[in-house]
Amino acid sequence: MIDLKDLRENPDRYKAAVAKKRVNFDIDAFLKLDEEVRLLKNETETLRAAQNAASKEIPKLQGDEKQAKIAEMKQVADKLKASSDKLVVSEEEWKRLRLFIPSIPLDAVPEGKDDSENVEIRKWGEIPSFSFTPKSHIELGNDLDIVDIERGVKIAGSRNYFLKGDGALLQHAVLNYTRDFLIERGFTLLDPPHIVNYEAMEGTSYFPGGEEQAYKLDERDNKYLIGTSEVSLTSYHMDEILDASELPKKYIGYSPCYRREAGTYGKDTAGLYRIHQFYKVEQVVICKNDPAESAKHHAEILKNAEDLIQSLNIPYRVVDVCGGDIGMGQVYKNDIESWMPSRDSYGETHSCSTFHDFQARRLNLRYRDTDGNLHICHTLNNTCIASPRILISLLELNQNEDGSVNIPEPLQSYMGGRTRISKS
RNA sequence: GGUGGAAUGGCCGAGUGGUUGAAGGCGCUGGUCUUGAAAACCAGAAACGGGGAAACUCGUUCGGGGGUUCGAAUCCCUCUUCCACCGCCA
Repeated sequence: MIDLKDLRENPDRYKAAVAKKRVNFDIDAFLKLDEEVRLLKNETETLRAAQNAASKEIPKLQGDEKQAKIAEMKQVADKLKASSDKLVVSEEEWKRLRLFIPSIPLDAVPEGKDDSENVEIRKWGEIPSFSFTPKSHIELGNDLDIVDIERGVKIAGSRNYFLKGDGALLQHAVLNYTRDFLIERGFTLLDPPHIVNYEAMEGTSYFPGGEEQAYKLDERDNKYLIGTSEVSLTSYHMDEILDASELPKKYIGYSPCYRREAGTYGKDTAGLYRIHQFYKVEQVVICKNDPAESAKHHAEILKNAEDLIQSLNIPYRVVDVCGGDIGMGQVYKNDIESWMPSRDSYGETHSCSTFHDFQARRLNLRYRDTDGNLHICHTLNNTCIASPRILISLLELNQNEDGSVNIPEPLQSYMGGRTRISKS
């Protein structure tokens, strides 16, 4: 959610944001409604002030005088009811609409309509060339009997899978390695709820708007499966007032993630790329309300992810996500795309977002500064590893001509010291 | 699932229809005292929104929503959450 005062003072900046993010929102119409709501509010409040004054006066009055005043106030109460009924209707729409006003992207966010116009800002690693015909992760998974997509689909429908034996072990190796990597860098591990209420989804700005992508429990529970532990971690301090001295808060979420992938029929149907359920080790930072501070942490969590995939020797590139591809709430976003030989291209594996106060304002997440004043926090998040998508790169890049796969050095201790996966 | 109890400010907690935005305590800020700190004492301070250049002013908020009333933290309905006990289950 944005600061409405800022919107009233700088409507043009928000119109520019709407244009840059390719969002469908009429700023002028909203401002008109905003004006209307404030007029109604004024009217209601004036009547209520009269009522409050009378309710101090009435107990002091006696007899006829008292009865006359009560009769008079009965009229006022009726007027107030009519006025506040009108206000409630307008205000409801006002509250609904303001959740759709996008934040203002930083100047660094490039113009562009969709992910095809994201801008590469750096590259790391050598794209490998194989002296033999490399297999895809699907073939490797089948041949080594470590990925079973067919049976996953049989029991759970499309975009589901089993990891089996060394495949499952490799996944937990890379996740646990990442977990320890971040703990080493001062993050606090949280094992979060995977099922959350509407407030957490709205507070992190997935709702309203993203309902189609989230699995919802049935009506009697009215809860949602998280698509990322960002939801749980960023909401962790919802409605709290933190002390400035506690900031920044740096958390790691280690959780499964569930996504409906509605509207992606026919896209990335093969293999482990686009699936309904995966694990993610996620970084979340809550910091002071200062763009420079946010920028510093953005660089830090981006670097953590880059350092990690460098340690796994996966070639990647970093892109500036363009206006049309960035979310409604984010003010700046980088994706890291890892090299995937079978796709003969980079595939998105990480997403690093700065929100400034957009989420924190919705979550009512504040801190008290040393001067005693309250401020709304800033929030950020970045993937550190998401699996099994990263297994595409890991399996395909480390394959040998004989069909075996080398286990990257940092993961070996997480797999009992073994150095390769081969057919048993 | 059943029965009972509860939800008040940063925290704890008093408050059962009118001057209660709310006693008291803790914590916080400033001051006195002290070489400094602690203790003690004095003083200050809720959040959110509207109007205003400002001083200031108006409104809202006692878990959420609805109702009764001229007037609700207080009475009624409803939902949510928490606690206790019982039942069931991992």
